[in-house]
Amino acid sequence: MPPAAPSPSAGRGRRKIPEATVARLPLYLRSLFESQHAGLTTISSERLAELAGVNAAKVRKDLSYLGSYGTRGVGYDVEYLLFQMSRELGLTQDWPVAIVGLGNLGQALANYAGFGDRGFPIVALVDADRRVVGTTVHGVVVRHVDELPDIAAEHGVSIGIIATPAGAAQDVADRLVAAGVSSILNFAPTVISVPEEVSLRKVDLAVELQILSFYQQRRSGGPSSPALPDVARAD
Amino acid sequence: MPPAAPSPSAGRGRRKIPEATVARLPLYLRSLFESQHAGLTTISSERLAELAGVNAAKVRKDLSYLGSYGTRGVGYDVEYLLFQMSRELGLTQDWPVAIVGLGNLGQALANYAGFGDRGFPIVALVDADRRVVGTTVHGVVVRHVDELPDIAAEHGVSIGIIATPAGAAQDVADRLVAAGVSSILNFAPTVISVPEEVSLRKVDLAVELQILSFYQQRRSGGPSSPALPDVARAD
DNA sequence: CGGGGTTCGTGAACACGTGAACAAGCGGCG
DNA sequence: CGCCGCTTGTTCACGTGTTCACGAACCCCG
Repeated sequence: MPPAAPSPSAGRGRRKIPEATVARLPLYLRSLFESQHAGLTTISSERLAELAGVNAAKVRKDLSYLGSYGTRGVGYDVEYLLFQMSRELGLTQDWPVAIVGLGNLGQALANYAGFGDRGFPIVALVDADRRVVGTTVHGVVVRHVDELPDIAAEHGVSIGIIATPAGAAQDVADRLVAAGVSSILNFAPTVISVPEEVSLRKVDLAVELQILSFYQQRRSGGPSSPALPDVARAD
Repeated sequence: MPPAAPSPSAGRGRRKIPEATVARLPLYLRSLFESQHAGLTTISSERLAELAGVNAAKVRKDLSYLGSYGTRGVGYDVEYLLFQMSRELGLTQDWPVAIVGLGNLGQALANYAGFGDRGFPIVALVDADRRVVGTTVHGVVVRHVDELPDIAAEHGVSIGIIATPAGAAQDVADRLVAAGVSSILNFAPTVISVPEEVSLRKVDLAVELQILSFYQQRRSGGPSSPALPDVARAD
């Protein structure tokens, strides 16, 4: 397959943006908003890097994937860059969200106002427990998971958030996919699989804690170090 | 590769395990527990890979960092591997956790029983709001953030979870570090910085949603493309 | 209008992570 | 007791991501 050099910098022929870059764009976006609120009209890659907690060269390279929106000797125009980046991230439109599972976490997420700096309205809450179905959380009535296809079609749900116990997660994911949802954010502590054309991201509290545990434990002398009374944990 | 290298598997030597591998160890651990509960005594890299949702070669390579705990032609002994991995991850001891900020999310986290498959007891809850201080959540009395140094010392807090609004996060992080906490998990939607010797991980809901938004939006035709039904996406 | 200082954009080197392939080693069977 | 099939552990090639370094472009000032 000859690369055919598909118009690398044409305005329309979108370049492919590396995953790592995509994951940083929201950080830049947030930093730009803060800068805007602080009254700045332009910002250098160095300053933006500082705000986003990354390297300045990385910022420039990341932003260059979006296009040449900077001005040499000056920096980036905050408002213009905000606009371009919002557009690229798809934040110029709303993406309706459905939350499945209204336990502790699900309710907390439902109550989390200003969801993702707006743009992600929670249009549906779903649970499998008949005792929860019918109650109202954050102004939205909880419906039964069996109704997912109707609900998804009705509200044009784009993103599904799974906040169920681990055991139910795969089933819920399958139902979401079947209902036409093409982006899933999984909070359940288990691995789930979805078709290739569906985006899947996960947030796993237990995993995060265990990763921290690993490094913490390395600092205090490596595994199987008997019973060091955690005193004298100098640095 | 001379095995006589610097005591590669001595209790102290400790090879350096790549970050990407460390992040997967908890997944393997969970899969091993499931296999154990299902009654298996041995497991192949292939099966483990399937359960953890990764490549089999990757599993073998990851596990080889821990040591040669497999048996060729057979697989890995589930129980032994569980033990070794728990030890390496520091799960043979408890790591006391303090949660700072008891809004929606903080309360949900505090109520999240079986925290990280246990091993992470919540020993302290902290907030800056005097109206919240003194209340009880999940059996623990909320104390004021000013008391952090005492609380941390008293309970030997190892891990601090930040669940405050963005504006307070950096200040809280500084306080945690000053109180001797050396691992931090940040849920606040902002970038915070800590000294090099402190481990920091973040969970950012808004960022996750925006990443999903990016790919969702690419699928539906790319930025600012007016209403192009973008046929033929033959990448 | 030209020089100097500043900052972007990018090419190239480097580090890191991934995946395929294969030899080494183990258990089981005849 | 030796062969055969299976699975690990490791090597190697590749791709992705990061960082440095530097030319190009721009603004400001004299």
